[in-house]
Amino acid sequence: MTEQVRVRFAPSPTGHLHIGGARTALFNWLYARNKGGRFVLRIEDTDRTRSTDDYIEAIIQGMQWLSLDWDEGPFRQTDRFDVYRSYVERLLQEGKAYHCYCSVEELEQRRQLALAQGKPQKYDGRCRDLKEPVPGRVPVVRFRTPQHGETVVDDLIRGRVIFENSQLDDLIILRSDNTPTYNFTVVVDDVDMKITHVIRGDDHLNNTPKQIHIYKALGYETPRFAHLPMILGADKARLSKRHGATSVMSYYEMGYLPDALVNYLVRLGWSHGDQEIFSREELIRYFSFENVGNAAAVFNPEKLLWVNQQYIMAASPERLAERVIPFLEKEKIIEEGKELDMVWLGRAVKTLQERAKTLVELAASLRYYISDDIGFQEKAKEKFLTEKSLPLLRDLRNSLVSLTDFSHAGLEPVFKAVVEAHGVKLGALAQPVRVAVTGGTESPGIYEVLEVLGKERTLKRLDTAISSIT
RNA sequence: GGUCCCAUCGUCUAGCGGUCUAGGACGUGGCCCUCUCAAGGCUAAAACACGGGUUCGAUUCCCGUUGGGACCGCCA
Repeated sequence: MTEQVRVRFAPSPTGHLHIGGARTALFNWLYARNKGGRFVLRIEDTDRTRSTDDYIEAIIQGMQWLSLDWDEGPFRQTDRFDVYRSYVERLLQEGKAYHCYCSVEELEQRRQLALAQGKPQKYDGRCRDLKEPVPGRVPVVRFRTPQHGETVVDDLIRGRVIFENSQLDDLIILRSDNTPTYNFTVVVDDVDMKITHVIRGDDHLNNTPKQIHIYKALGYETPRFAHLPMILGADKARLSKRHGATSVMSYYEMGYLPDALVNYLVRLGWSHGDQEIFSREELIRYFSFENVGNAAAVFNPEKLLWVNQQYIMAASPERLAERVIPFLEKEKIIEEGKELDMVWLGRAVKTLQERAKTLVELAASLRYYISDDIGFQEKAKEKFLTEKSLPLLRDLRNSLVSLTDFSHAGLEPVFKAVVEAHGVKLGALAQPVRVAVTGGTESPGIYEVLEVLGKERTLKRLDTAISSIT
């Protein structure tokens, strides 16, 4: 009987859900689903000055968009302050923690001095064995970190990482305003919530030995740790705002599909042979820490774009049609809330989906199908709506009038006949028609476009084009 | 500065001692297909950071150098 896997994603609501956080959440989620375990969402909002409810909402929205569903929570640490304080009290009584009366300014001063002298920046432990309170000072509580021996982190991804205890300092676990700090709450919560695997970013590896000592002081077993490699920007520095979009929801706005983002993110650090595109089911089935790499990965927007295109091409036209609606509204191609023939829109999308890398592009390319006010591109008109193409267009128009089967199959022979009669190649007719009906020189196959447009609108546009020449 | 982590094409990666004249993908160039644009097919250029070991044999194991990164907060 193996214990049930319990993992958690523990963001602090001091910003939106960003790419790095999403990747961490994803790997936790994947591991939980792979093991049939539980995924807990915990909001680490102990920093009351920077945490906001809006960001909690934003993080939840981001996770929902990515379909990373959690089984328990969201729990908020601010709801649990009493729990933390009772644990602090316990450590205090057992002599495993102590009051420190050093002021923020003093600490900062010593840090600067240590930096200038090239010494390790570490709390010097001067309040460790204080017998009496210092009058006029409100103390913090520090954890008494063992100063001898070593601490081993047995990491699922890194392997054995050994830290000298003498390098670790006595961290503050309770602030002077009586609120607990991260390194303490994270341990208490992971214990209380029975977390079996702590999966988080590499940036926490150095915190891990400190936390292990807290587990021990509290008398609990440590969970398993798995530290994921970081995601870097193109300049190899930690991904941040200056690398462009880092908020997950900004990818929604740019027209990315959530499954595509997930697929791209999972390949940053994880692999399964040469496979690039995975369904959720495959991801869950294949996921393992054995295939997680150690090296940090550079976020590459171009590949993400390609992955997105793969998902758009593979998506069902009906589903895409629904997803593109908000973008059509945003681009003012349709009025907000206006009813649209979704079956027809699906057919239109089908002709365009292998040409769009994002929903934004898809929406833009849908314009000439939906709006009759197309307007000819200057260069396109100049090159293709000419005296030379006029007889072709006229002939086609006249042949089309009597055509009843306005489909690819019905249209093709008509085009062929006109082209043959004039002794020209198909392009000599197709391009002028393309400009006439779309306003530009790029579009799906001309028969597909006309079929979606329908006979009436096609003829109207041909007339407009013809009269624009003469 | 101290501690820790990392190191295969520009980027994401495969490789878990011989199968490597190092594979795939993105991007880039060329060709094909073609009514345009895409998609697709073919193709080209492109990497084991360096130096020592270990071994019959190292991209693969060990050590060092170099180079990146993270952490060192009464932030998380």
